[in-house]
Amino acid sequence: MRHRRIPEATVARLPLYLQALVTASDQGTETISSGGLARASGVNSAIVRKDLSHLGAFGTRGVGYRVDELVDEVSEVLGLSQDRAVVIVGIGNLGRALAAYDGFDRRGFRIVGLLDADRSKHGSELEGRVIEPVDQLEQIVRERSVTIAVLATPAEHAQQVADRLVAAGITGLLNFAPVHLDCPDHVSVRNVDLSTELQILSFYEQLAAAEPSPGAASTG
Amino acid sequence: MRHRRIPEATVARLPLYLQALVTASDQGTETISSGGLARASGVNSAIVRKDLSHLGAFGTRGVGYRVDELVDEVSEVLGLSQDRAVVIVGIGNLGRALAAYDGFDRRGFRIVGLLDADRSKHGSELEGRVIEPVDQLEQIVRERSVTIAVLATPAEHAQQVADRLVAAGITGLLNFAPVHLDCPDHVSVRNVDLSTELQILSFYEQLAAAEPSPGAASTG
DNA sequence: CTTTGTGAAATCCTTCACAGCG
DNA sequence: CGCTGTGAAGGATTTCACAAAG
Repeated sequence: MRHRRIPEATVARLPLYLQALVTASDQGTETISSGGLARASGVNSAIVRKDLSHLGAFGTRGVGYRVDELVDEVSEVLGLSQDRAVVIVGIGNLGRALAAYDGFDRRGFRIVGLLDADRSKHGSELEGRVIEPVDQLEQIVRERSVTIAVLATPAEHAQQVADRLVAAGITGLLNFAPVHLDCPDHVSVRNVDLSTELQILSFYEQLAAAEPSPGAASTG
Repeated sequence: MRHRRIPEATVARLPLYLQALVTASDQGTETISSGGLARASGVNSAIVRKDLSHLGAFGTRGVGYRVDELVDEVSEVLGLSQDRAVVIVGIGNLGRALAAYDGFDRRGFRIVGLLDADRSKHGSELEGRVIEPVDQLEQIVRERSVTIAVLATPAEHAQQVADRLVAAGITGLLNFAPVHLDCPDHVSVRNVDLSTELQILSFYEQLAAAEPSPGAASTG
């Protein structure tokens, strides 16, 4: 079943598989079965097989999948072979933590700009990069071929910054501000909201106070 | 259709509605239609109506929903009326940012402990709280009635810390470490992983390089 | 005339179960 | 034998569309 139209649910799981696969590879494991990968990723083994069949990865019956081969295959499908220029807008507590996060480079995401509206922050260094004025957003996005932006501004400015980013040509947006962003269809938006997650946990806590075991897991 | 068995997908959207509702309330809006709430939350209006019908909230036909009433109703269902004690384990860059995040208190999540394994951090202050040794995890969880833990440790320690938290009685876990945590069914786990989100964005970027508009949105 | 609440249809996702290959 | 790959069944979620209420 080679090729395209990979279901959204599958796409959301590929990064989890990749994590497990890289770990397995680091430990010297050469092959892994759908059951093994399933256990390591917290899903059902039939799902693993179906997901992998969507990308045409062929395992060996009676054996499993070659770890290295799968790492390559999944990376390829996720587009991790080419590297992508990323800007972070909003260098508060969270923005600072994100700038320091080493998971960016490790998978081909190159941070090429740290922008903030606060004049007093301009010019100061962070992780070897200078903080630049958000006024220059458009030039920076164009000149540095930025395709993905991380939004860590206060909620009240998020939409207008998003509009400018989109107008400047960004097509992927990772939004940490606790607001819904209205963006054109050609832009992919992923939202990460602490307070949303806590509230979901709260709901299941509340349930457990009466009934037996629920449980919940989410997009990483 | 009063009461229980609220679908998981609905639960995941309630915090979004709440956000939109609080914003509307702050602006003095008294009633809101399913369409209005849908636009503000980025979903379809039929979904809003079905979701709200699950919690038995009654709107007024021809008018919509009373904003204040809905805020109360949704908060109640999410269990936000009682406040919950939270610990953050792992006070690195991310942990520090989380400790400073003001969204915790605003909805009844009280941070009652900041724990780290690094001896040199113990005793230092952060946001008015002292950083304590992770060795005391069990006592802290029990004595301060902690039910939710935020895990911001390095990936390699996450599972063992999770095991200890669970053993100590935690039932909700917000995991920022990029690993799958194996926890008993009675514990709810939500994963937040930057690198996963970036990879999902990367996939859709890659698609757009050939075809027309996809798009993706996620649990906040 | 507007907007809710909801059955019924459509779509998407997961799980089962097994044929068939190595 | 063990394990993949996949049709078919089973669930869950979303969307449609409309009757009924204010």
